[in-house]
Amino acid sequence: MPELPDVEIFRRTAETHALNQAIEAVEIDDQKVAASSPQNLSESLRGYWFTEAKRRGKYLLMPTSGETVLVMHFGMTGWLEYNQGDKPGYAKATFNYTNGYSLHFINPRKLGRLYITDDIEAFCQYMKAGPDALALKEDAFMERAQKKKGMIKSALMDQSFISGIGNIYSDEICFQARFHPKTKINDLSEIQLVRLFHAMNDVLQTAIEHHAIPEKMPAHFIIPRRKEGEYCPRCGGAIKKDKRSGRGFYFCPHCQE
DNA sequence: AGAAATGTTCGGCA
DNA sequence: GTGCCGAACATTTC
Repeated sequence: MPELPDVEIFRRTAETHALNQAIEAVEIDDQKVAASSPQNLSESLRGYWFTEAKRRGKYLLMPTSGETVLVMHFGMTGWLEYNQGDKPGYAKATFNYTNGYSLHFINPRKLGRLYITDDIEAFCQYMKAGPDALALKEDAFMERAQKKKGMIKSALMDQSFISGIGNIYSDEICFQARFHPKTKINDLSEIQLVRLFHAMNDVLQTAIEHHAIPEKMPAHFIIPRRKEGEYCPRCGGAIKKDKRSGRGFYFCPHCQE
């Protein structure tokens, strides 16, 4: 679930509901998700409030009225919930507000992490997070892409190259740009790289407009057809599945060169 | 029952 | 150093 568009939706949830009200208590229900110790998380946040909800790639960054920033990464499965009352299932951390509401970090597979930092730039550097896929301008993208080697799909998923794109959206970007995922990025002409850049932006923006819900994606997207036996929305041909480093990916062998 | 699933990291190899 | 693979992590779902 959580690639850039998903995290952007979580960011908006946090921005709408979870800013500018004091955090009364922090509950950590699973030590595993606390990359910073529970004590550190609690001490850094209790009594303060979140002032902003930012995003860089798949990281959700929540600066506080104190000296620190809470950083969330959702791993393979996770999301945010803001509610009053019962704690949702799989809530691994909960931030309780003085108004009786809570922000829950939901993470069924425990692959997500919570960090505390006092310097976002230093944190991103340490985590090797490259420029955000939606913040990157065309000329900066071109400069980076012209030095990059390997498969297009791998490049898009390389968080140090561009951050925010994962397995599902890299498939969609390749499909919309009409490149085979395994095409070498260094074989692309300048014009083709520009095409890739625009596909990347279109796909991510469109996904956000549709709240990152796969079933709600436009009819020309391949995302709702990531299944064996499905057909290409462009040519009607059979969608093919292949593997790369043990991960499945989907494409149309007819439409993608 | 077994495999695959949206992410990251690490060891090993070319 | 780069790129690629498989395995590992934990749990759910098909």
